[in-house]
Amino acid sequence: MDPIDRKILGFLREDATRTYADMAAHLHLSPPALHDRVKKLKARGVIRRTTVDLDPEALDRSFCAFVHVETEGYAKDVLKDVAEADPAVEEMHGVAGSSSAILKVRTRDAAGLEELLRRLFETGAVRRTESFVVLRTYLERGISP
Amino acid sequence: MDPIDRKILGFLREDATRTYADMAAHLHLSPPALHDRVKKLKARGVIRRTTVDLDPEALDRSFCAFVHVETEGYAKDVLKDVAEADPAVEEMHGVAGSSSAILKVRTRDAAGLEELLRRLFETGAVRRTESFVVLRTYLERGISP
DNA sequence: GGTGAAAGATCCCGCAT
DNA sequence: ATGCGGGATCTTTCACC
Repeated sequence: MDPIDRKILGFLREDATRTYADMAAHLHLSPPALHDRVKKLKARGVIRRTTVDLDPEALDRSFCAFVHVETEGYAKDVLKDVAEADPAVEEMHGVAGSSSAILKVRTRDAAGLEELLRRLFETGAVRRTESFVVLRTYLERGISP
Repeated sequence: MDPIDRKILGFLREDATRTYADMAAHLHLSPPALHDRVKKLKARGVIRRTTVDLDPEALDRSFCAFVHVETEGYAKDVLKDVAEADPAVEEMHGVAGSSSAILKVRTRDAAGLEELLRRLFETGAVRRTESFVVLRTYLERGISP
């Protein structure tokens, strides 16, 4: 992981369709040398996968919220099952603090969120939830190398 | 946005390095027809960009937390400046509820989080913060088509 | 939306530093 | 161990039906 690798990761995060030849030129490297580095970064798991960023509005998921969940005892497993089964749930983190878990959720509208809350309570494992509805997203970039 | 487009988006989210020929075969389409659809999805902004998922540990960002920020009055702009300037901040959302904003943060360790909190308070715009340290991430997938 | 072909990128291998 | 040059192979991306 030298500075050149960092720059490569930066390039790929910005636009993973860039050609190796193009990036190599910017880094004063030959295309095969760059290709070699990328291959190693993938093999070492630094690069997990290449994917696409999608527009939530176009997919009918304009509504975004963070849901704090407090469970009865340790009930992460049942929580995870519900979260995983629902495509509206993008993230689930177990956290320290007053909540047991934080969910990041994207639904069509507020009714979609209520649907999810109903399913959460139906498990019997949830004591209470607190939802923070996103009014505006100011920043949403991934990890920066 | 027909069912075929949805499937294309699903394929690309899983692995954007798949060849058009491969995906086309799975969808009983010719490569150019598929290429055309992808081009249109990009032009319409449904596909925002192609990028890579990186391993936080490899980038020395093993520590993750959600920070709720309560400001003096409406101070989103100054908050955004601090958030944007700090590569540790991945997301910033203005929310309804007891907090004014939620930040998703990735740092090397707890000390890195405290650094950020110091910078936030130094703006003079922050009344209080509440940080939820992530103990374990159970789910972290992007949006699902 | 399909076909065929040209332009271009990937990604080997062998060699050198 | 890492980088370079050449070249085979495969993909993308035309123009045309």
